[in-house]
Amino acid sequence: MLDLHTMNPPQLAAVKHTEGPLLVLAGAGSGKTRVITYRIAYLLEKLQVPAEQILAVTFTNKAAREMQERMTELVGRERCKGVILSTFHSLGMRILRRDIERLGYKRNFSIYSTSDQVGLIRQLMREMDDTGKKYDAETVLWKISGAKNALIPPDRYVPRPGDDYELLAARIYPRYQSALQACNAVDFDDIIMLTARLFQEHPAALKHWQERFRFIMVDEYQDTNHAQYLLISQLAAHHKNLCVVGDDDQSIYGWRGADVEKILAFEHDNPGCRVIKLEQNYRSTGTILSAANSVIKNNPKRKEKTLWTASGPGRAIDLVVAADDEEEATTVVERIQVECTRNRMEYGDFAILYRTNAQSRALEEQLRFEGIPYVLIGGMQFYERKEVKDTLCYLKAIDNTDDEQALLRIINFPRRGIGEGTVLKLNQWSLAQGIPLFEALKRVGEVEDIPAAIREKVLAFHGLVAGEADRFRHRKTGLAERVTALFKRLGIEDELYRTIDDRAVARRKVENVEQIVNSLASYEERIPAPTLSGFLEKVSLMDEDRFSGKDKKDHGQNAVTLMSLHSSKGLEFPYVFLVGLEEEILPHKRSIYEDFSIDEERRLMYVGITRARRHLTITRCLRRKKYGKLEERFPSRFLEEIPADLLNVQQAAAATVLTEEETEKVASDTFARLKAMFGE
DNA sequence: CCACGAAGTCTTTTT
DNA sequence: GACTTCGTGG
Repeated sequence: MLDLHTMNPPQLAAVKHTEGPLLVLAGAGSGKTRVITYRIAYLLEKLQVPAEQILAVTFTNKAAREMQERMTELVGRERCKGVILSTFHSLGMRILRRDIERLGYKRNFSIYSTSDQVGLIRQLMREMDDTGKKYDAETVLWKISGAKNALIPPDRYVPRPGDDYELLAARIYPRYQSALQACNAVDFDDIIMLTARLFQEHPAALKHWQERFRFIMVDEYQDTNHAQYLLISQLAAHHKNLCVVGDDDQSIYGWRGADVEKILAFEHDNPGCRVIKLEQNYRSTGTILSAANSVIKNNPKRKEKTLWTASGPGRAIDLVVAADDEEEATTVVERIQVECTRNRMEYGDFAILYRTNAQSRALEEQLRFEGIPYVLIGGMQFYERKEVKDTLCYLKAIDNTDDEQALLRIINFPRRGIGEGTVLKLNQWSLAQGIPLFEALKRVGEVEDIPAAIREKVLAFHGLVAGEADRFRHRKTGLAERVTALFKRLGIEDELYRTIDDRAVARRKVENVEQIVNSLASYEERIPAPTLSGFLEKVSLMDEDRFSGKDKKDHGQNAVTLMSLHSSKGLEFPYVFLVGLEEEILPHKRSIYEDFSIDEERRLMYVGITRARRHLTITRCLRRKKYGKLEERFPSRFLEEIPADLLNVQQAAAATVLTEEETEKVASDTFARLKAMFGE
């Protein structure tokens, strides 16, 4: 049963204010997620609101998952069934899946990943080809993405006169957008932009969702960009029961077009809006909180908040200075073991947070070396691997034969003798004829300058994909089985062993390919009406944990969590290690020399500090390996912003002093773990 | 067309 | 250091 007595007065007010707009300004650790989940529970249980009328939106999958868990805990699985709790992008997909045909796309549209986007832009740049200088496709993509986030359509993009990239983007953007549509594909930004456009152009579609969602909540509202803002405003315009929760001090997605102004202007934009501030912190010790406050107060332009806690000061913050990144990793891992032993903590109580994903490597190695279980969040290394992308592209091409990027990736994988020259000719011909690439493959006989032998191969490839596409269209069950058979027929495994000389590496890659089939099988088991499109959508949105089935085991209490500061937002851990507190890492190089966004870096630091409940350890190195060689490093400017009396500074070598007994215990635990892992 | 090796490039952060 | 892109020779 829902117990509201555990809430403080402002929290309770936020839970009970269900009618009309509500802005909750919630400092770090003030029970923001709790307010949202209790609010949902209150709507369900006290007000008897049907579950499907409730919508809660978050930014990351991680946050969505966390909230789902907490909600389930609170009201039970049955009760909250039907509540839509998703990221902006899954929400957009849900809406587009129903109505995208109104925008001129086919129902089986694909989602283009960043690498597909870059590939397409490169292709377009090559086709235009009148630029003597070589431009970076990613920068062009960046500009286009910025425009999409601001809801600027291709024909209304206005470049800044002096900016070469914006001038280029102005020419590419329209072509890019029509190329995407020709491929029957949307990119990540389109998912939001097209949804907003759908609502603008098709009032009936908007009406359907407006009426359905009587209560809408948005978490981390400070990270909303213009497109997301408009999307939510449109959805909420009918019932006007919109509750947004956020903290301007935790705005860390400015680089992605997030606009803090949105939260600051919310009150003004929504007449009759109620504002509630949550200022009591329930998460951290007094020491951690003062450190966080001292750091963030160096930012100009912020809404003054007075966070306070009723708990005591707790332990001092450790600042460990390591000789290099290897020693940093060893020390962190050692200390995790010590804390586990001394305070009877579990591995799941620890998180290691860093600014860039690349920093995870040394830490991973060390954890593996010691046999400590860990989960690496984000980084999304798996789906970025070449063999994974190649094989997934088979599924993508079969699912949507208009998907040119997918076709191009697999046309010669495994090697079938269709080289670059042939592909170029096919591409040009399809362009000249104004027909899709896939059709050009079938009509390869009409293309000049292609030897007969190769024409045969192209035809065979077309037949293969067309045949599979047909089979998958008609068969809705046994997807994984079919895919296994297909991969076998293609000889993917053999190809990997043949082209990679290092046996172990090849083996790993084969396993990765198998892993894809496994996730497909697991997806098929869990989802009521599984489709190839559905699977690919989940993969594209990195929504994997929802169906991988391994979350209970690894995710749970016994693994150390490794993740970037960005993905850590909204989470908390008893023990937090904040590593790499050096100039050019935090704050990041780019923000120092290029973007002037030191404030955002400071907010990132603030987010990191406030993840910790009981104890925080900060580390930095004197030297760090970069591009393979050691480089001298300097302490982060943010370290000076923490009052010295909160810090306990140590050299790494001396940081862990154990009693003899403890040393022995740690050693024997490690031994036991390794034995369990590798057998005798 | 493809295999191999050399040279060049890169590392924010997420969906 | 890892990964892509480029150039050479079969």
